[in-house]
Amino acid sequence: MSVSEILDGKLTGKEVEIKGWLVNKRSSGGVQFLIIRDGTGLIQATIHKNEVAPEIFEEAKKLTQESSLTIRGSVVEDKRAPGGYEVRISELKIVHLAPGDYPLAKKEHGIDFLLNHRQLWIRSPRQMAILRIRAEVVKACRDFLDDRGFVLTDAPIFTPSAVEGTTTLFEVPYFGDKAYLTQSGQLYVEATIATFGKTYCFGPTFRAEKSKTPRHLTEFWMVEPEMAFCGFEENLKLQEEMVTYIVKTVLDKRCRELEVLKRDIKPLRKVELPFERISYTEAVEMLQKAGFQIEWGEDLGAPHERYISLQFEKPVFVHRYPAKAKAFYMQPDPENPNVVLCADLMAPEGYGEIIGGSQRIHDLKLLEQRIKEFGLPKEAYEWYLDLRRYGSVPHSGFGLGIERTVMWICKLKHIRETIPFPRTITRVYP
RNA sequence: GCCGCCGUAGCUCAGACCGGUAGAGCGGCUGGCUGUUAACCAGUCGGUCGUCGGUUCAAGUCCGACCGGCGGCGCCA
Repeated sequence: MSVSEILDGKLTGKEVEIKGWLVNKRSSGGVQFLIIRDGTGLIQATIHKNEVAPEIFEEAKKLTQESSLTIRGSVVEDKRAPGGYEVRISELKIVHLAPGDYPLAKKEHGIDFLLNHRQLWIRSPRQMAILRIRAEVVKACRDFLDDRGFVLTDAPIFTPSAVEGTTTLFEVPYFGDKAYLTQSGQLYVEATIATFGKTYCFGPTFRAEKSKTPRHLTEFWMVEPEMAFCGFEENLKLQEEMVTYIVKTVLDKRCRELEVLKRDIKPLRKVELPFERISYTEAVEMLQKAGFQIEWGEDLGAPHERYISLQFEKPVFVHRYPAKAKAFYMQPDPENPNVVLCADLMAPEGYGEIIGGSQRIHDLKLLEQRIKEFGLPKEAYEWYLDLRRYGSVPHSGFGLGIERTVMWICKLKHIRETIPFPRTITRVYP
């Protein structure tokens, strides 16, 4: 029996047993009000002095915030109770009596304090809601891809070299040698598509960049689908279908959590196919008209992304960036070799990039040339070049940042709340 | 890496401009209250003012360095 079933009205009038933690206790002398969390929701439980054995009433008096307990009682509908339902306690057992110095007060805290107590902070209703939505987003990604015949082929965390250069990687000792924490599983799913056709990896990725912004973590999760015999347009189509599916799933299954977050869901309801599309060149013109100092050839910065994102009600693809601003493996546009067949998907409401994707170079000679142009060590990429030697095919893929997606769907001001234990440039504890 | 802001009670902050030995609310604890909604009421405990150095008769307050954190930019998902 769970609190969520009580709140859904399924157990009204029934006897229930709830196992959980004491969120808060109020008393009016003869009546004690216990707010209990069981992992599925919060419920008020009441104890009346003249309705229970004196020792139960006294036991309840001892309860401190976050003590764990088991209660039995009957469920009644009562407008005075938060959530509209409450449990009238007949039996109560303290599982563990916490000391009366729970660090998190019921009032406000600073972010530094909260992050230092993340292990307790995640018990709060708001954090519960965010983490539940995160779990739903992850499940939606996997269901979507699994249902379309993608095979999960996870990429290694320890890697011998960078995907796009070595400066941003965490270096770790590896039995007298050096290894790096992965920055992306993309190169590896480019290999597994020759095994299964359509594959994806899903796992943590690491960036040692000293990015100090509300949208960066040093450790974050990406889902990276890759498709053989797939061109640029087909790739975009999969992306917009997947993002639409994710948003619809969360709206469908996690509306209670969105309510806890006071998330206005009207903008989310507008996420429908097809998404908007503008070229990089059009984006630059749009920005210049709006007064931004930007020249063709420069990559888009955070204020640029924010502006573009705010011009559309739906997610928008910005495609065909200058080749020099993007990664070495991206396929040049046959109609204009100065740009590559890539697209970043900008979430609306000012959130900016949540997906980066592209068609990959499948021609061996061109790829070798690009590795040279980018000053990358060819030896490290020999295995990757093999994929162009033995049965190379046009192929495309993308990476969707889980935390950025959750941040947008929950409309959060900072990405650090989207993951149970965030790792940022200033924080590896707890 | 760059620019800006902040470190005072367990927490959130005031006191700093104008130097004279520290205050509130919340939390904790004790007591009261038979329907509370971050309950309320009364009482009570609680501080080497981030660290080091300097100026001064006197520094939480002025000056310098350092440490820690936050916000924005850059880089990126």
